[in-house]
Amino acid sequence: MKKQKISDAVIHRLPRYYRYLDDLFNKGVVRISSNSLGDKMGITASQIRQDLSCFGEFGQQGYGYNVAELRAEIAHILGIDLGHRLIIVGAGHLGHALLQNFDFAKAGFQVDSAFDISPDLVGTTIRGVTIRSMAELESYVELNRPIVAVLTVPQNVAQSLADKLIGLGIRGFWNFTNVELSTAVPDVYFENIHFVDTLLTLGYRISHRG
Amino acid sequence: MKKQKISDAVIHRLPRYYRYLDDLFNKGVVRISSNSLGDKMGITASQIRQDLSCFGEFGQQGYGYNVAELRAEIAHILGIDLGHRLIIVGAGHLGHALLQNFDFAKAGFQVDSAFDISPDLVGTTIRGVTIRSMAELESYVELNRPIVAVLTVPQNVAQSLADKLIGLGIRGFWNFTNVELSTAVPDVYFENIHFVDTLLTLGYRISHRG
DNA sequence: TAGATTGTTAATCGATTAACAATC
DNA sequence: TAGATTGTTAATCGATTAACAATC
Repeated sequence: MKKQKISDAVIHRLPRYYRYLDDLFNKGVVRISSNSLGDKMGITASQIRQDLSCFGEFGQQGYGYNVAELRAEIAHILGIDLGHRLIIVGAGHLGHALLQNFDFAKAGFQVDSAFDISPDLVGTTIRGVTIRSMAELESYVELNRPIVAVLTVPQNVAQSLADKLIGLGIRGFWNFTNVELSTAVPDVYFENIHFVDTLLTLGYRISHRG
Repeated sequence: MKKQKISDAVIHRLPRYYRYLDDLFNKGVVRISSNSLGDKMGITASQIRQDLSCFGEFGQQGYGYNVAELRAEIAHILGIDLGHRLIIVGAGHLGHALLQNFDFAKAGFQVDSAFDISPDLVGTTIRGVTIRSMAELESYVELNRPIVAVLTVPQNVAQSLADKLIGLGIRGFWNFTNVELSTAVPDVYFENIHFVDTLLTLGYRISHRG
């Protein structure tokens, strides 16, 4: 195992490795070689071995990888076993859909609470999570110290809200607002989800097909 | 302008260019140089000029780029002006949220219809789009020939539904089911949206932070 | 005109793939 | 043991950045 900086390209492939290994694990597959995993995923065996070598030695010559073990190793690398606490800010259609359907626990996150301005929503409970008023946001975060915030609020309040939350200790944003957030504060991470970008990419391919 | 294959890296940057140019356009900015656009976007001026040169010559020496013009050129490259027709299959929480909030027109798509199995939803109308029964899907697609389908259905029916839709002429899938779809049919494109991947990436960064 | 900035070619950098000795 | 497959080093490929002549 070489000591090195892990490239973004590698980091972005890790969740996909995890998904495939989790799937194999659930199907009861015990072992897999880099070759057959590569075939399944449409990438080279070389790339898989190279990627994994950034983090350790997880395989065995002549055998390959134990699925359960490699799955657990990657889960560990991704921090899935850490149970980071998270809040959802904005419980409109999208926030509600995430709360209702998304398996946060499977990604290693625990949903502490959700917040919305609408009086109709405040006080209601979805899958065991009670929606609180935005007025309670600051004191709640100060007291409970969640580390990640899911932002499903209107665009115009996104950056100011993010700045406020960073001040209160939030260090990661799963940002669905279609605004690219930024900060001067170090060690704060943003995952900006731009739905429209993926649809535009699809539009490009459809337009230039064949 | 060199004649060449456009790399995936370039294609994936186009929507982001479009977003920034659209923003500048809406703010009334008339001209911009590759240098200042690069500063805003956090990339090099070289990369912008190199990327654009794949598609044509859109600037002017000593001046830079006319914002309105470059925005329109990129919109054209992305096919935003083509008004592709699209259907939404599955009108549960996520499908409903998209129908309610997402600006399909701005991405160059026109929502023809939506489909769901739930009798409670069938017949209701959201933003002018009537939700039809899944039983009508096949005949509807045959008759109206939409080109793209948004999939917001349960995982277990995703691939079989995709196969059926491909047979009916659908050529692009905006796939939210967390299953990686595939097909042997040529010139069919998938944009697989894996929410969980981006959250796992965030989890990785939070776990390994400075 | 002089300064600014393009489009493109050349240089660099990093990521992917291939090869292979080590070894289970 | 012999065959299979790893982890790692070396070779290749492609993408990014730098440089600069052309020119508005």
